[in-house]
Amino acid sequence: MDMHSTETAVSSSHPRGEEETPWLSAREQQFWRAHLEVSRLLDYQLGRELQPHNLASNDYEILVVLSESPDRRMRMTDLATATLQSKSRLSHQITRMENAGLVLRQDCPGDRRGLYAHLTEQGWETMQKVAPDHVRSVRHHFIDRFTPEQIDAMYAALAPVAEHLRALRGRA
Amino acid sequence: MDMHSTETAVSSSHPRGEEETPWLSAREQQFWRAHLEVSRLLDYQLGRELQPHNLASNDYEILVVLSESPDRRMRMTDLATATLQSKSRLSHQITRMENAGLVLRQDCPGDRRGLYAHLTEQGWETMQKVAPDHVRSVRHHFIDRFTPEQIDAMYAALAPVAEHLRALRGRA
DNA sequence: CCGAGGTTGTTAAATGTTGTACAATATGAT
DNA sequence: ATCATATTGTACAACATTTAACAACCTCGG
Repeated sequence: MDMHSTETAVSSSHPRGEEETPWLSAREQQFWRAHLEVSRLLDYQLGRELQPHNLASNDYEILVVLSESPDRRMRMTDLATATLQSKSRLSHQITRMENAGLVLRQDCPGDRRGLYAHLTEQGWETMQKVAPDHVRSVRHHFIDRFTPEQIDAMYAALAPVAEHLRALRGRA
Repeated sequence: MDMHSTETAVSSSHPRGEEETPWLSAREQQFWRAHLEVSRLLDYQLGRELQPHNLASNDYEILVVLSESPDRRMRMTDLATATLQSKSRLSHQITRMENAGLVLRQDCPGDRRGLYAHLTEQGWETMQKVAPDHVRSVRHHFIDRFTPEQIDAMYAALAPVAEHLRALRGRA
């Protein structure tokens, strides 16, 4: 998914008499566009720096989630939810990663419909090999460009928004 | 795009003796994940609220860029750059939008290789119809959840990062 | 126990995206 | 002017994602 803006060209021509549209102020718009630009370019750059490891961002995300999961495995549906993918897409994705030897499908004891996606030893090793480079990327292109105060302030500002969006997602 | 994290599970097991990996501190990690989560869920939600208008985020972004462009048109390559898409992908995308009546391909006077993507009247009208709803979405899920001070502070923090990433992108 | 209705994960087909190669055209040094 | 080099947009093929349909399985009220 991607992007959005809030119309400079359009907002100038008001069909008057209708419910007023709350256009963004100059500052709001600057901020909004900066946020958008950083999100997108950062995704782009981090994905780029993952390529030498033969991993797409999607693959890496799966590895992260699984490696932090109990027993390094997770139910397909939960994994799909956690990574914001459709079940179908995840199914394909896991098939690919299975072929690459990073992950394994595992029957689910309690529920014979269910499957676990389980990180293989090779998947775990890949993780350990890739993660340090990735952290360095995140630092270099993002984290290290803020002061500790900025980080605290931005976290305080963002956390409630994340919560709001998570809640929305939940009951969608 | 997507993802990334900086490994809690992995960072605990150090193969000692190698160049130390600069893992994120707890605060840094919280912030990083909040940023990621907000970016992704916001994209998701805004895309969702664009669906009733029969537009994908990609389509909307093209409309925005074109509607703010002189003469409401732009060279294919410039549009591809502006929207962070490959030329190939943009070509397909414009074909689709052309079929939908939103956009038109137009010969380029000075350069017989070139083409403009030109917003049609219908494209412009679509823009005017959709933009107000989109702004409301952006406000409701993002902008209105910050104080003016937070907005100023975050813009000040993000702008240099955007510039850094833009520069990287430029010489890639 | 039965069956209606929900959930799980996969699949096929349609659609979208990426990477590479290409023809047409421009540009610039000589 | 001429040629080597670069740029523009498209086309094809390989790949990824979405959509809708599905079989297999759980759950729970009766």
